[in-house]
Amino acid sequence: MGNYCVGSNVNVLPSVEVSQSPEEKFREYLASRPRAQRYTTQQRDMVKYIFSKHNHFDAEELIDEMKGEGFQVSRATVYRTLNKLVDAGLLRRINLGERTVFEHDYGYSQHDHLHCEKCDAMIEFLDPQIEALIRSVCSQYGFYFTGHTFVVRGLCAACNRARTTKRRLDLV
Amino acid sequence: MGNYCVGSNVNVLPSVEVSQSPEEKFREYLASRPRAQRYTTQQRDMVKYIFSKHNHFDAEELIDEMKGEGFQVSRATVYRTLNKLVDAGLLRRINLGERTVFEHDYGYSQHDHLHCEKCDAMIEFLDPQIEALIRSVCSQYGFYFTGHTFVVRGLCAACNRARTTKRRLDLV
DNA sequence: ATTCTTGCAAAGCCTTTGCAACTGC
DNA sequence: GCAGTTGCAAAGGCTTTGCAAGAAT
Repeated sequence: MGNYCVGSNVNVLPSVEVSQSPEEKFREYLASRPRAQRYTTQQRDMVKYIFSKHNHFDAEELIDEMKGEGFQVSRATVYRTLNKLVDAGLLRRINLGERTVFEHDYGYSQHDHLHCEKCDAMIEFLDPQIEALIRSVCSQYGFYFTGHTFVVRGLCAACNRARTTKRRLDLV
Repeated sequence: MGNYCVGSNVNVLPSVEVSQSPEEKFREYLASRPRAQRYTTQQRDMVKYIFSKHNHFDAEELIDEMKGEGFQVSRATVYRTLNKLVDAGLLRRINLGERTVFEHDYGYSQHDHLHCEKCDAMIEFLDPQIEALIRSVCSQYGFYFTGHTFVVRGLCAACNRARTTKRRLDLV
């Protein structure tokens, strides 16, 4: 069947070729649980919907959008399924302090974020030094490393331009 | 009066010499507000208490501990004061996903954290490369940088030892 | 048929807020 | 005495959960 390459991707970073679709990967996860869990319509809709886009979203946004597109989703089930998807390694949870957002984990390269505090944009970036840095620090402290969160806060180029322009005008 | 060096410090990283005590710095902040704010008994107690220790704490812990030591504190005021302390640059807020903790910002060096997900320990580390790395990424994206969060998750040396030992025993 | 999932509404957790009494300046 | 602070209890977000009805295998 060949490899599956995740969704239409408007983002800058490279997708990673993976041998299973997100749906397949999720089914496998469900089947592998101590007591097999079931793959339901609502879960299938969510996986398809989430992996058809490539953006950062929070639970409430997802609920609104999916309802807007005619899907039948309930708040409780969305929260339950998002937790499973994180657990299954399909999604990653990013804590922004104000909001908690999700992004694709499966089929997408490791990366970190610049978060604009004005317009809420998330710019993904890749820096090969970070992993080496983490490894080095962890070995120094005998720390067994399982993951990391690295978010740089500030203003994206557009918002910063707006701000400095406004400031100049204020001075006139 | 000479310089003030912040509290008894059980931590590894160097304190930074600062010319004002946390209390003085906070008063200055309060006075500098658009409409001058007041320095009250409860706020004074909190600042003294917080800067007499050097640990990571959340709001509820602080309330319990201070009550335990006979201070009169109310939940609402603690939350209000913590916000002011963050705003004043005395404390930094760290979002751990599960918990939000605070640590000294004023009088203490910039650093990042290893967070043990088992015992909740926070190990502070200093890496001189991180700032350069942030600057370089930001300039690449025209991003105006105001702060960052970098938390490495995993198991501290002790918890990891416990885990691997247990595993070995399980195999017997 | 059995066992898991769903959906609702209720509860939980952490944090903020409205308001009357109080207090710092 | 004025303006800001406190404390209570209530409300606010977001997320989880108990339970009866429904769906997947």
